[in-house]
Amino acid sequence: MLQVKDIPNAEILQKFADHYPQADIESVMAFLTLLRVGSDLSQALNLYLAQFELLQGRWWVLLLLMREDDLTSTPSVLAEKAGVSRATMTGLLDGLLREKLIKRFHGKQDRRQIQISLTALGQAKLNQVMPGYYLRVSKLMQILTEAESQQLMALLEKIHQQRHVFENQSDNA
Amino acid sequence: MLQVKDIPNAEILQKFADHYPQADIESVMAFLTLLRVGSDLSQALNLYLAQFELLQGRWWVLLLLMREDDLTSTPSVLAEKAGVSRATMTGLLDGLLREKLIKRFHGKQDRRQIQISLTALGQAKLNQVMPGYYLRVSKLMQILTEAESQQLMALLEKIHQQRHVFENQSDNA
DNA sequence: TTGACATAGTTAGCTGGCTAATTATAAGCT
DNA sequence: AGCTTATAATTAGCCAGCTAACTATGTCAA
Repeated sequence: MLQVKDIPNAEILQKFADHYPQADIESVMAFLTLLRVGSDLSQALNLYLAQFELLQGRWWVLLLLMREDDLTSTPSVLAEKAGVSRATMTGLLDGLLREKLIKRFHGKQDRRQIQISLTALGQAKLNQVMPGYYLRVSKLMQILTEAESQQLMALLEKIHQQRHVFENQSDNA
Repeated sequence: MLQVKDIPNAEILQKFADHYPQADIESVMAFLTLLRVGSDLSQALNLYLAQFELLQGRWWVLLLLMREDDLTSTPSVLAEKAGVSRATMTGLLDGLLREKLIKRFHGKQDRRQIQISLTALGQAKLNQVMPGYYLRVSKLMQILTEAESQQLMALLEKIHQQRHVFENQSDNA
């Protein structure tokens, strides 16, 4: 994803506003800030996980499995919960299987389905990663008071509910 | 990037808190919400750009070029401003060159450097894309009052300044 | 001046996203 | 039973990120 290291300053935005008078500089700044903070945090998380030879995609799959009472799920359910295509999930599971963090086997009922289970090694990997993860997230968010944290979430949710405005149609405004 | 479609609910977080007592559920929820909103907006932007056969990486390069008075820069400067490696920039420029949205030529001075310029076609592409982009960003942020918008940015900046906590060391806390 | 180091860009090979097509199996109709 | 349609997973091939290694060129100091 775009890293947006170099958010335009007011001068540059003004130049663009000359070309594109519909630009609302305040909105653009806030939007780009949100994208940048999100991508920077995501990258920071990736760097942390990389110490354990994990990346976000694979780590998230292990977490999804750990949520299950029997530590088991199927590729298509995992794909949906992780928000990736089934093809992508196939690739993630291949990698996890190579490292023996999961195992796959056929279920009894539907012979199209494959069952995916967290192995003891996979659980051990999570036990290595998670305490440091929680510690870092706590430290990160400690900069906000509880009230600020809840307000942030409320503001983010509001924007999130508006994301459909990017979904084409209605250029007529 | 991870899509985080399925943020854990309180029940699941409690289960994890049993395993990992250092977990601060409030912090984790806020952190994951931030990541999710960022990635969803990024994806929404990508979908909008895809209508014009652009993606964020290439679109951002065109914008960086348009900022320059002579519409010209070099691959390494563009890479730094876009926050990607020079290798990645080479690939992005290859794609833009294929579509004739930019042109490349050698400068006089340093024969290692290559100059990259926005072409008329590239400018025309931006003129297609930008009005709708600004319109959508405005609509997105209209959900917030001006005060809320500024508060959001302030909260995001605070968190952003704390992102170093993911940079390893200091597990001792 | 020439040897060492630095810098600009590319290439190769990896990861992890995607869509579209393919294979196998299941389910439902007639 | 046999068709059609739907679903589960994989494969192939694309894009865009990365690091490491390489080529070419520039810089600087002995």
